[in-house]
Amino acid sequence: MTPATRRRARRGQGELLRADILAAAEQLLIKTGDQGAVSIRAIADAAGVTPPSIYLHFADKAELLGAVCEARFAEFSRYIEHATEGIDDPMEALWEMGRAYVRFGLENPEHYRIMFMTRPPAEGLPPDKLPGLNAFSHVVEAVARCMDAGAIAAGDPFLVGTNLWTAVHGVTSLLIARPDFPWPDFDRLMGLVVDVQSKGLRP
Amino acid sequence: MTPATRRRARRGQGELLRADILAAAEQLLIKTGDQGAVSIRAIADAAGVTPPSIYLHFADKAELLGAVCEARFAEFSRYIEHATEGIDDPMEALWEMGRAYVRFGLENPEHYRIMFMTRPPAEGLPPDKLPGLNAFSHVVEAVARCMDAGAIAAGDPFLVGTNLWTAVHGVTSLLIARPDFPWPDFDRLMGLVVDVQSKGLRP
DNA sequence: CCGTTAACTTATCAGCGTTAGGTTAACGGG
DNA sequence: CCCGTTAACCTAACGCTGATAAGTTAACGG
Repeated sequence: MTPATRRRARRGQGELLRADILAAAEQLLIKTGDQGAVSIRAIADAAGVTPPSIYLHFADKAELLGAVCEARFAEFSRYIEHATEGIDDPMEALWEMGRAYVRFGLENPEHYRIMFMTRPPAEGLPPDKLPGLNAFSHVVEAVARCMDAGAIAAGDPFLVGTNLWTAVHGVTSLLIARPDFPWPDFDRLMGLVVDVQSKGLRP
Repeated sequence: MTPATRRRARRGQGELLRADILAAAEQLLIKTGDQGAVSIRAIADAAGVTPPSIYLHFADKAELLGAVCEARFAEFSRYIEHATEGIDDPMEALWEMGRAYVRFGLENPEHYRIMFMTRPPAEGLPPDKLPGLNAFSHVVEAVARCMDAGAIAAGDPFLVGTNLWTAVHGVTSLLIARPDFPWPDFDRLMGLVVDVQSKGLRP
């Protein structure tokens, strides 16, 4: 981790602090597992710096959390891609993506919260630059492959992809937000969700 | 609404303030549409009282918001029940419940946020007293009726009900949390979601 | 009319995000 | 080697938040 006390960076190396702040914020979020505990002051402390220094690199807290998410979205995208490696059957690949999606959310609940369960940290940015849209395009492509293979009824891959997104997000976010609910066995539930989508999307 | 300045309640009528506080909090949440704007001070102001008075009736802010939600859950339950009134076909009734669920969420996004998208305001309470469990039991019963009618494959109504819940919640919560996403036409999406569930759950 | 006490207030605390303005140390040039 | 420049960072503070301790006021029974 970042040392508790920092030495002033060399001239021209001011950007180093930015990386340290991001790392500190990420670590704090993972360790405490509570978004409320990730305060500007706590982040500054963990980075061995005073609170105002953070504003040299981020306009406000929302932008900072947005930047943390951006990195997380990249990992999310890689995680999902990796889950389908070596799977030839397009339908099998699609379900594996779905399972990977849910798994990622449950393994990183506080990150998932920021990514998909709160209002976007940075609002009103160009719709083609939305974080996570990259990962989503993988889903749409996977859907298109399934359509080509005749495993899914022909139609709008984007629409079907959005439907699949809402399905996996529904499971993930409810499990995170309502842990006290008397949930049925996870594998049974996930199996049913996949099964319903599978049957429901068939030609 | 509550008057801006309150007269001290009669002896033994202290509970009157509790209702006024709840009403003020609810109104504030609806009017501003922003949970962050609903502060203890703002609520106290709207109720014509000073902030510490709130703590005579609620242990902390979480308990207050929890109480606001409880009332909202009751309305939610009524809203969904009302949507299926006069519909005989059990399958049709089930989909109407689903549509009502999503509609309620989109019409009351900030309430929906507190109800289903944040950690429960009051955590760790007995699993059979979870708010909203009443509304959920209606879904389970509706599923059971569909199974009896042979419209849905026989199985565990609770499991299927949970699956349906995740499905409608997925659409609702993502629409609320990610309004900037290039969403397909709402009716087309909702139609596909219902269609997939319908086909996927058939015997 | 008066004591009791429920109902409510004043004053204050620690912590939050954020800003204005000052300080310090790294470096190029003389 | 020292000096001015300026990037990098800090000190002090503001107005806000949720929350608490301790004081005040007004309703009521006797």
